[in-house]
Order: sequence, then structure tokens, then C-alpha cells
Amino acid sequence: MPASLKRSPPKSSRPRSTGRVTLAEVAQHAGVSPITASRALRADRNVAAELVERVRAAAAALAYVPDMAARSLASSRSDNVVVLVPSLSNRVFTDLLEAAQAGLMASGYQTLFGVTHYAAAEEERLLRSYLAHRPAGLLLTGTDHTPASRRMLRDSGVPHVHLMETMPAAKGYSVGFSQVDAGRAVTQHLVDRGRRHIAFIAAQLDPRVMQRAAGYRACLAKAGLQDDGFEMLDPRPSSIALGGEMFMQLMQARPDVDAVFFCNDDLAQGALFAALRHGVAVPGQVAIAGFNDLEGSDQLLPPLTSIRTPRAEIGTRGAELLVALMNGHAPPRPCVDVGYELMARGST
Amino acid sequence: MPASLKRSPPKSSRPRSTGRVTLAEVAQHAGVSPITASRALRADRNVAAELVERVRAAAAALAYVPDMAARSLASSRSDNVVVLVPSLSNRVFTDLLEAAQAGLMASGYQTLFGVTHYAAAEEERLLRSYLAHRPAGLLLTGTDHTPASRRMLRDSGVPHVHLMETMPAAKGYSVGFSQVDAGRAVTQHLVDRGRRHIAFIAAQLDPRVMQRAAGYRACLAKAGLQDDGFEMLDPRPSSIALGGEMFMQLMQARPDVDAVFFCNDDLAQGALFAALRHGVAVPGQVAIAGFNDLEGSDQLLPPLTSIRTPRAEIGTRGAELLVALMNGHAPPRPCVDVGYELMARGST
DNA sequence: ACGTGTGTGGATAGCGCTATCCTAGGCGCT
DNA sequence: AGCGCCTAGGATAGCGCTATCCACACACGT
Repeated sequence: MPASLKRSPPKSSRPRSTGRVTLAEVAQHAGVSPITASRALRADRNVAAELVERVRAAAAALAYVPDMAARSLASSRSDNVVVLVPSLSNRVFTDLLEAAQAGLMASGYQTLFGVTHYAAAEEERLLRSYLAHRPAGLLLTGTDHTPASRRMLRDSGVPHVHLMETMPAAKGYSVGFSQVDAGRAVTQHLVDRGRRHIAFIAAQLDPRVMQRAAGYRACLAKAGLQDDGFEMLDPRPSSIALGGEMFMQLMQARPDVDAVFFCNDDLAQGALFAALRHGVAVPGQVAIAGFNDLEGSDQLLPPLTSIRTPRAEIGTRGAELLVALMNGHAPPRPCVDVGYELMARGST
Repeated sequence: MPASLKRSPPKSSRPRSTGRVTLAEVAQHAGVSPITASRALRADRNVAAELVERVRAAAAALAYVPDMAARSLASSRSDNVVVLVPSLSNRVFTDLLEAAQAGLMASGYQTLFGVTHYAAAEEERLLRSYLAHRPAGLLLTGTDHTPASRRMLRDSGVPHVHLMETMPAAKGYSVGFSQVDAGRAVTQHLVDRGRRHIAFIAAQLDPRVMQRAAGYRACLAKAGLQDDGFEMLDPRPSSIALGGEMFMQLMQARPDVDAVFFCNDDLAQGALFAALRHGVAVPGQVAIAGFNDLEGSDQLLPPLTSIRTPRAEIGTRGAELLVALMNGHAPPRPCVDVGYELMARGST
């Protein structure tokens, strides 16, 4: 037998098939052309009802699974949406992420997420790497980005929405609430309760925390109650333990304080625990208020006054807005203010 | 002017370009062929150092961004890894997800995540839809899947690792610890402290909770302390409020109880708060133990005894194992037991 | 009868990248 | 020298899908 006859595979044919069922096979099975099968499955153009049925049946029979890579290469579109959040250790952002993901998935998008660790530079790095995946859209936390990030966002032309804060409509799309106003509202509440020596304790000094600080300062200034010694800002990550620590430190340094506004509930909860341990009367000696109204804050002793922030709603509305943008619709309002709610409880 | 001359674009050429810089342009800029540029950028095969340098420079100069869709179509590989978790409202799973994502990203993979809401059927749905993206790998929570899910996992050939629980090596890859043993350890600790009427309170009855329950029962059986009236199982989601509610209910129904093992710290924290509110002495009248050692559990009054579960380590090791599998390496041990640690504190 | 729409199926040609084969040159060896 | 045998660049041919153009059939109007 001549050697040449033994070469069964023709020399120029390289079957690189992955073993998966392709659209072409579905089409053949249904007795139509591939493009018709494609259109039938995507409802892209009018296809005779009977053919659609045949194609659907063929796809089901062969357990056809479309190849998203091929689809997005051919259509130069993708169904990936990137969501960037500062952290997953903070309930605020997991609520946001969960709601956003649910909304995006319902509209047929896949969610890729990245964690920026509260650093604009890290956000820039992530943005650069995720943009390689040509996402259909982006959800970003906050409005604070590096110049390079802003440039990439602009140049890429990828629709994006900023979450958590309000923003001038001219600067882009956003869903959130005014952190400054909310900070002011907490402070005003303490003033209204007759407190005159109101401190502000914060950690993890991200832009939103600093906006709350600005609201605190504005309110005190208006009431004529400013006192520089009443601000404690610590860049370390927020935690329950740190809240207790900072609280006791303040009580020692400034025994005259009669109210503390904590930039978040984690710190405030820690302060309540510390007060319990050290016999500090709340709200008798000092009133305590938090921010975000985390789960359990209403169960404490005393229940914690806080600001209920609609994280899930922000995620949902943000996803909706982004979906509209990705579909080419110009949404009615570029900036959605979802507001906040003061939950006045026993601790004040 | 004849009409034919006005048609500037040649009839058969359809520039569908997305305006992005392609690899071909980078190659041209560097004076090499596209395939060499591809190899240089991916370090796929040996390329002369000087050429690599030229290609890198060209890519940087043109701000080249590779098209992942094209890459994965051509190579029939993708860098997407899907992670399925039951919930994002539970710190356990966000710790897991965060660590896994960090590990995967460090190895060049992108993380897609899905939330199963503790339902195997929902997991199956997600699996089906995510498999369309031909992920390079999968990380799943738990070892409890529908038969259809198991079939899809097997047939797809996609490497996957089960997290949180231990599993017989024959059944696949896993990283976790024995939930049964851990449940037994908590119960034994209470027995060792002289408690004789030990209750078990659980909610969100997922497989891991039921395994802890099994450990509880096994320990009590061995100690001859079983009592059916000491088990409270509620399918509702765990929460701090629910913990307090169930605890007070039990105290009313069975005043003889002298210890309660809560299936997680959320419930246990709620019980501690409720005890504080209602003047129940802990651990004087009743000892309380939780599970997972969430943040803040050591700050409570009294500090909560719990099981420290290495969620982050599970995520990290799980990602490592999966990366090894995706690279075609057979890892030394298919099943990693990361253990747990009993944190005995004031509440017992 | 003729143009002129409109609606549906198909042929064709890529999307941007990489797997595979090929080739030219360089090396060491007998 | 002559023979492998390795190395590194390049040509070629798709990966599986869809955008775009075409063809044809049938409905109209005048």
C-alpha cells in the first residue's frame, strides 16, 4: 500500500472544532440556511413562523448553545457589563451589586465586577483591563475618577452610569442621592434634639464620607456650633472595633461632647457596644447617630438613629438607566435622585 | 459627472471596523507580521527580544487593546470564570467571592458571578445560561446540585471546584471544611462547659446548615442528651431580628434550656441583643454560641463564642486549584480541608 | 403591461485573532 | 560535506457567527 494512501485526513484540512453544536448544524437539521437560523433564534428580522418553529425545534433537539465569542466578534457587540465597587466587605456595596446584577441579568446582560479598594488609581487599572473586553456598559461607584479614567471612559464611547452620588446632569449619568444633604440632615437632627457639642467620627475616608463631613460642617456653621476639636478622621478601614476605639478616645479627649455623628453604622455600632461596656449612657450622656442603616442597627440597645440609604434601589435604577443607554435610548432624566430617609431612634 | 463615479466606497468592500486599533496595525507599525505581533504580545513562543520590544512599543504607541472576543473565538478558550454563590447578603459569601475574584484576576481571569438564592433549581438555570459563555472554569458553592446540573457540568468538560464543604475526592474537586465536624465541635464545647439542655436554632436551611445540625445531633446522641424539643428550624432567611425572635420563643417554650447553638452569627447576635433587652443572663442562665465568627461578634456583650470559618482562604485556595485545573495541571490533592477554629468567648 | 415597493430567504464576506503548517537558516554531529 | 534537528518568522486558513448586499416573489398603483 503506497504511503500516500494512508494519509486519511486531507493535508489542508485542520478540523479545529470544539465538539460543540454549531449554528450551521442546527440550520442543516432544520433545512434552512445558517443565516435564517440565526435570524430565527434571535428574532432579528421577520422570519416565517413555521421556519422559526423548525429552527427552534432543531436547536432544542441538538442542545444548541450559541457561542457568545463568535457572536460578539461578528456583531461587534457584547453583553458584558462591568460593575466597579470599592469593596465587598461593606454591605452597602454588596446590596448595590446584587441589585444591579439582578437588573442587568433580567435584561440579558452578564455582570463582570471589579473591586477598587477605594482607590481611584486601582479603578483606573481595572477600567483599562476591563475595557479590553469591550463591555456594553459600565456601572461605576461614585463620581471621583482619575483624569486618565475619565479620558478612557470618554474615548471608549462605552455608556456608563455613576452610582451612589448625585452629579450635575451635564457631567454624565448618575443615580444616587446627595451625601452632603444627608450629612447635613443627621447633624440637623442632633441640633434639633438640643445637642450643642456635636462630634463627627469617620474612617475609610472615601469621597462620600468627605461629602457627609461637608454636610456636617455646613450645618454646624449655620447653627454657630463649629468646633475643630470635634472631628476625628481616620483613614483606616471602617470596622466595629475601630468605632468603639475612636469613640472612647473622643470621650476621653473631649468629655464635653454630647452627640456623635458617625460616618457609617459600622463605627456607630462599635461605639454603642463600647458605651455599653464602659457604662456611658446613650443617649443620656451622649447621643449617637450612624449612616446607612445596616441590618441590626434597629435591634441594638438603644436602637441606632441612622440614615436609610436605598442601595438596592440605586442598583436597580442604575441598571435600568444603563440598559436604556445601551439600547440607544436617551433616558428622560440623566440624573436620578433617589433620596434618603432619616431613621430617628432611641440612640438620639 | 456620471453617477458611477460618485460611489466612493467600492461596492464589494464593507468596512465594518469598530474604529479600534487592531493587531494588524500594531504589526505593521512594528514592521512584522501579525502573527509575530500576536506571539510577541502573548509570549506564546520564542520571539527575538528585539522584535518583542518593537511590538510592545508599537502597541503602546497605538494604545492597542486586544479584542477578547476574537481571541477566544480563534483559540476556543476564554478567560471567563463563573462563580456561583447563594447570596450576597451574607458576609460569608462575599468574603468568598472577593478572595476568589482576587485570585482569579491575579491569574488573568475575569470573574462572572451569579446568585443562586440558596436554590439548586436557580443554580441549574444559571449554570445553563453561563455555560453559553464557554467559561474556562467554574467555582460553585456547596456540593448539592440538581441531577441536571451535574450532567451539564460533566458533559461540558469545564473544570470546576466546589467550595465550603469537604467532599469525597472521587466526586470532584473541593475546598472547604467539614460542616458536620464543626457543628459537633460547637456542641461538644457546650457539653464540656457543663451544659445539659442544649438547643439548636437555625434558619435559611441550606445544606451546610443541615450538616451542622447533623453534627449537633451526633454529639448530643453520643452524650446521651438528645431532646427533640430543642431544635428550632425555620426556612426563612437568617437575620438578626429573626434570631432574637426565635430565641425568645424558645426561652418561653422551654425555660429549662441552658445553652443554644445558633447555626450562624446573625441569629446569635440577635439573640444576644434580645437577651440584653429582656434581661436574660448570658451565659449565667443560658450560654449562646454562633457560627462563622462575623465581624463584631467579639465586640458584643458578652463576646460571642463562634466558629471562625476561613472563607477568604477557601476563596483563595479554590481559585488556585481551579487555575491549576484550567492550565491542565492535575493538582496534588483534589480536596483541600482548610479546617475551622473554635473561638471560645464570654457568651459560653 | 410596466415600474416600484415590500417582505422574506440566501450568498458572501468578513469580525480580529490564533492554530497549524511551512520554510529558511543555523547548529552540531558523524 | 551531508545529515538531521532545532529555532524563529511568516503564510494560510479558519474559529462560529452576523452585517450587508442580492434575488426573487408577490402586492400594488397607474
